[in-house]
Amino acid sequence: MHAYRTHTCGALRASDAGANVRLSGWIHRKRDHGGLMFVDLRDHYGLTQIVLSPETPGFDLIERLRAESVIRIDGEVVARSAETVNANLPSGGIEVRARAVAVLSEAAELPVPVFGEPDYPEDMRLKYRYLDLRRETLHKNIVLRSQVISSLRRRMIDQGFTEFQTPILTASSPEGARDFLVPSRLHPGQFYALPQAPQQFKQLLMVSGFDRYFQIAPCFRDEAARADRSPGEFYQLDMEMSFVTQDDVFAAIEPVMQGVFEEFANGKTVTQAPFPRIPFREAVAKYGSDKPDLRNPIIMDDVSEPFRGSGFKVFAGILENPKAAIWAIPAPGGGSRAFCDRMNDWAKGEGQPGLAYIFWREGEDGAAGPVAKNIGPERTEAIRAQLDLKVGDAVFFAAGEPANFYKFAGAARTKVGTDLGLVEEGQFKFCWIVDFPMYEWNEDDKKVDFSHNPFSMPQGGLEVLQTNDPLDILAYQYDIVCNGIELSSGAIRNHLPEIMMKAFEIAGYSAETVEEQFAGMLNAFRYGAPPHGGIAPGVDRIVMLLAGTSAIRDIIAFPFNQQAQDLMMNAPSEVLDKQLKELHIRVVKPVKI
RNA sequence: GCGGAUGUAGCUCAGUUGGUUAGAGCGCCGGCCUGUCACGCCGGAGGUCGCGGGUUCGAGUCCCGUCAUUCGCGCCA
Repeated sequence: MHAYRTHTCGALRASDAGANVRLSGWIHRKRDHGGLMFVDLRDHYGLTQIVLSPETPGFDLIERLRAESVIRIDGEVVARSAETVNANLPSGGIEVRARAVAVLSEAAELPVPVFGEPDYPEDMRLKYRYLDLRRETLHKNIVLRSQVISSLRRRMIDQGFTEFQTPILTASSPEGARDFLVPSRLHPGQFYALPQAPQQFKQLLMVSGFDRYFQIAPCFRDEAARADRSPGEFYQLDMEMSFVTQDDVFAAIEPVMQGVFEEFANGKTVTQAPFPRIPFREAVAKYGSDKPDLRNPIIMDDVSEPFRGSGFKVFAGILENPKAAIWAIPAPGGGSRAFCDRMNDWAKGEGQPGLAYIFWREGEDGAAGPVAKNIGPERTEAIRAQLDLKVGDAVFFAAGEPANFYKFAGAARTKVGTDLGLVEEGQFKFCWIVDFPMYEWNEDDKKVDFSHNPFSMPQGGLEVLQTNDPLDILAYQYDIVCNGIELSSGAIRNHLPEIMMKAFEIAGYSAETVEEQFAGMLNAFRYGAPPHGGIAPGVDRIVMLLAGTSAIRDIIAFPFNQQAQDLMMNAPSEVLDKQLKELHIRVVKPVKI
């Protein structure tokens, strides 16, 4: 007989009755009746009930063990009588009558319980992560993560992509986030950087002629955490393709996304490819966001005209600024004083002066609310007709320069949709956001910046860069969004040095700087580079969506806390002076005042 | 870096207007219990109320500071 087990704790069924088996696992739960004891034995695969009587050798041994101790049981599989079957347990039709037991590892008193799924503090969960990971939900999420990654990999390979590894120790890049640096022992004063993404490497692989690259790529960024964003490190399904247009990239990744979501959707519906494409400017105007949650049916609209020169002096005054506009956020079913007041209070909590509204309620001729009275029935009716609103509905207004208020308008749209229960659950709704602007105005530095990826190809190429207002230039730059979560950015890359130099020049980079900082890639492009493009969907966010959680730590086995510390391994930590000396490093700690 | 929330037993939490010796459930320890599956019953141990200061006759409760955790903003090409 095997040293530890003939079956797992999830394997036995009524058809195994009579078999002599050996099981090993954790004591999940113990019900000690004195003259009879039940033990729920747990392993990765499930639970099996063990029955021990005082005559069983080792009965008293098990009796004094705490939960989570590890034991081995030899015994006979017995079908349960009809009254004692446990329908909640896959193995509930049987139990194992123990004949012999062995204690493999005794558990000390637990700092946190494993049984049940109560919330307990994050620092405890992280410090005792191995206990937390035994709990059913988290355990399942980590398994799901593995299955999702495996499915992504299979789907990419099936489409003819080749998996590569790219360096973890690489060069610091001046773009984007803060780098994690690794000091060089052999080169005093010099540092490697951990890659923020394998961006340049994957483009170089295209120049090398590999045609279709992918990698489940670790990425490192020294930036602050969010609930849905791990500090430090995360994974992307990084991919790149040669001789492609934007349409080709979409056609390659859509079936992967649709497929993996359908595989693990658990009954939720998934947008069928091709996914809707929404130009960036349209997304901002309709949804107040470049990552709209399309489960929310509310679509905003511009209602500047009915307010122009109206009796509502605040808005009429705002509209004298030619850049200003009034946007409407329709609220179907929100037509009550209570709801409109609640939204108004919420807006004040968001730092807004308030939230103007009109609503239409039963048994009342015309609209209610101070705005309707100020602008009069004709303009009110024009707004109602434009937005196709009915009795029982409301509409909220955001006013000013759209660049300044669109995020607030988007938040109001989300709030209205959520509070009125309009968001359709049970769905994964995908869309592409396309036609991102190449550049944006940086008000702090009074200069033009790249708005997204400096390596993306401007729509219209060199000619457009030379002639157009930079702020009007669009890029072959796209995001894929699911349920309001940005899964990834991607782009058709700029593979022509001449255009790249011009693009960087517009953002204020000298030719020397570009030559120096992107030497590897720029040189490569001078020896025959294929047009190419790609995308890199975030694996962690995909798993979060599929696991139905909004917390990044629920889908990572050993995550950092919000301060980017590993409380279990004590990382980061100080190192020996000897190590610092070898690395030619001296630590200068910040002075505390 | 900034703002909000939270901090009471090993864990989850209650604790009234500032008023006697700070409670409950789970867990833990001891005892009883032959059909439980959140087993049940009896008993017990366990507290720097995050920390420091202040107001007060009196502070878990009010005030100030600070630390920790967390959520958000900035940040994340």
